[in-house]
Amino acid sequence: MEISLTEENYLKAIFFISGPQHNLVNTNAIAERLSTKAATVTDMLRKLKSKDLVNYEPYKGTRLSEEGEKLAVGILRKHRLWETFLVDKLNFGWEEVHDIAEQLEHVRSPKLTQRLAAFLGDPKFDPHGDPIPDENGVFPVREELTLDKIEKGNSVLVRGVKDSSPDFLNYVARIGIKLGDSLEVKSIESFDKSIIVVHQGQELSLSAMASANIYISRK
Amino acid sequence: MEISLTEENYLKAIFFISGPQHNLVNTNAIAERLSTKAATVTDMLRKLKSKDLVNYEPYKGTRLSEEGEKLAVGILRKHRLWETFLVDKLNFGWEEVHDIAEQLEHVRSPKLTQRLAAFLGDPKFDPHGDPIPDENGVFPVREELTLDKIEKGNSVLVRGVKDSSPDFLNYVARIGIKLGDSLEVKSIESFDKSIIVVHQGQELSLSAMASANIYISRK
DNA sequence: TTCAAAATTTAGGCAAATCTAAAAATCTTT
DNA sequence: AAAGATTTTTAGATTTGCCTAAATTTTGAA
Repeated sequence: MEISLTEENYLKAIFFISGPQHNLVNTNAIAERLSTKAATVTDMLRKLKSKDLVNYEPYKGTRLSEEGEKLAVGILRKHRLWETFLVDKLNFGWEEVHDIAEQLEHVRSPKLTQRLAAFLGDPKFDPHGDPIPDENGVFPVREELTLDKIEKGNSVLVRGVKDSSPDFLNYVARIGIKLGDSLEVKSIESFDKSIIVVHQGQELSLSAMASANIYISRK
Repeated sequence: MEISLTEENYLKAIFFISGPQHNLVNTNAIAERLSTKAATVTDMLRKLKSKDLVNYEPYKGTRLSEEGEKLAVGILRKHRLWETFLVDKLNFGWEEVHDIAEQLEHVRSPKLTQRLAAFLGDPKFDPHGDPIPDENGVFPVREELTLDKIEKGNSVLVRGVKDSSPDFLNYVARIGIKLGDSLEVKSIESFDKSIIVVHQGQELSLSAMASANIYISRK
């Protein structure tokens, strides 16, 4: 069965909105994520239902079918592999790769995906620290430890970001923090939980919100 | 101005049919190359003309405008860079990369193209030996010497193929000849101009047609 | 619980890219 | 140069993805 590029984007959107608990997804939420109109989404949901890629009940909501989820995860795998390629091999910054990967993720060739993964060393996490599902759609697990959980005086390694919005990625890139960087928690402000960390010899101040969105591991 | 993926494919088709002399191109020739119908091509030519990408006169023929040619060459550059990536980095055979590159060539990101080229060492020729235009659309020149021009007893290096049809690429791949391989012309049959070459210690017989389609350089 | 607000679907259209069938223009052949 | 063959365009539809406006269903607040 042929899946159009547009259909792929709908599946991906539903996958993300649905979240890890596979919640029912609202028509409006899909419309907003894809910057389109609710009426358009309704049309597409009927089509996806006819292809058995979603379970959609008018006025109730939408969920991916098993097949739909498999496709969505496959696209996600390609997206994250390409992001890894762009950062690791072509030296892009992790904040600039999303839009390019959005295009590359639609290239269809199972062999290409497999070879690309091998070329990259079968990475488990992408440059944002997000997990890359394997060829069977299985996600690697990761300790979800964030910087705000660390006590004063400890040193950690940056493993990823929880919030991968352009705003946050740009912020993190601007202050110079990269995957694998070492941070030492110098002090924690008890008033607002903001922290001072030492990064490459420089002291940086991070808000509680920022530190709660940086995944780290103890070293 | 927005150029659709379909429009890009038309520009590319016209570029190839037009050839190095920029000949006028027939509507039917485009239809055949793109496996579509003449009526469809007429519609598209009117659209491309309205965007000033072609000079099209009803019943007369079509030629790319300067702008149209620039776009076509840009796509060709991306195609050949991706083919090089697939062969050099992902270890694909040169006969299997065309369809994948056909998808990758449409990814839009000047920075990606530039970085990819740099990553590959700014190659001048792709795995089939075809020239890769630079960022300004300038093609590298190459001595167009083919294997059938070589006298008995000489050794040469394989530089590319003149005919890059799947049939020929598969044939060449099957007998094991790759870019950069060394060949020694052992004998030339005066009856049909077929030749015997030594390739990696093995003797191979090549028809006149085959040898006329293999680009080589003397060593 | 009732009724207005919010969410969703239906109805009717549009543009892009395609098709078939028929008409028109051009070319070729005697 | 006229007729027939070939090429190309026009006319009229179809499908996909999208839109606005109106109708319908659901939700939530008084």
